[in-house]
Amino acid sequence: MTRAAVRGFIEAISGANPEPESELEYTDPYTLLCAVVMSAQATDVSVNKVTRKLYAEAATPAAMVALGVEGVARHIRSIGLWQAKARNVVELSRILVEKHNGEVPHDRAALEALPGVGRKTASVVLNVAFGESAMAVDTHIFRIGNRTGIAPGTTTRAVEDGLVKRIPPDLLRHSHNWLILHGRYICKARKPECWRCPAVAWCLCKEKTPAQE
DNA sequence: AACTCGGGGCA
DNA sequence: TGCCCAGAGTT
Repeated sequence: MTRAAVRGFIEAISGANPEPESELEYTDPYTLLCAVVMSAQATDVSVNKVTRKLYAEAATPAAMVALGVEGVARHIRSIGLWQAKARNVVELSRILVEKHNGEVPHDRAALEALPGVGRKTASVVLNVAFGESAMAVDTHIFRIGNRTGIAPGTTTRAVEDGLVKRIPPDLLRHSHNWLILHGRYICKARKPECWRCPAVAWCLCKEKTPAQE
């Protein structure tokens, strides 16, 4: 897909979300980092509820360490993998306090060294919180990249590189949220709703689903 | 590449 | 009920 077409696609899906709720409503780097760490293999809405409760209780790494694993676990039991996530959130907070002056490092290697933080989570923080040229590729974005033709690839890294290269720099920062929501509500893994997709004119997918029932 | 963790959402 | 999910870490 050409860069002009990619711009058309991204602009079409921007602000067209039926459900604005997202973990990315958090722009504070620390809260965003914790939210994404907790979001692994969980649904967004359930993680948002948990993040709000946790943020009200501990909005800084130092406060999170003081809250402790038990304290964090008490707030996040409604999501899967809560035991490991509670440990990770507290441990990464402790590292932020001890090694990074209580702040989220503006650095990929340092981020990925934190427990519970892999390439995807680090990319979200670098792109969304710090505005760097990066794209986080999760299952939704991987699917959209391939299905639409924006960034085809068999590996997440290939899709990631394609997206960073083709999405206009001025749209890159918000594209993560737009693509996730687009994948969640319209360009779904099963039964995508192409008939109400605002970007269907730019999509290269050959199998456009017609309106049902 | 193939596991494991894990409760909630949804068909 | 069964299957999937805004992944990361280990083997």
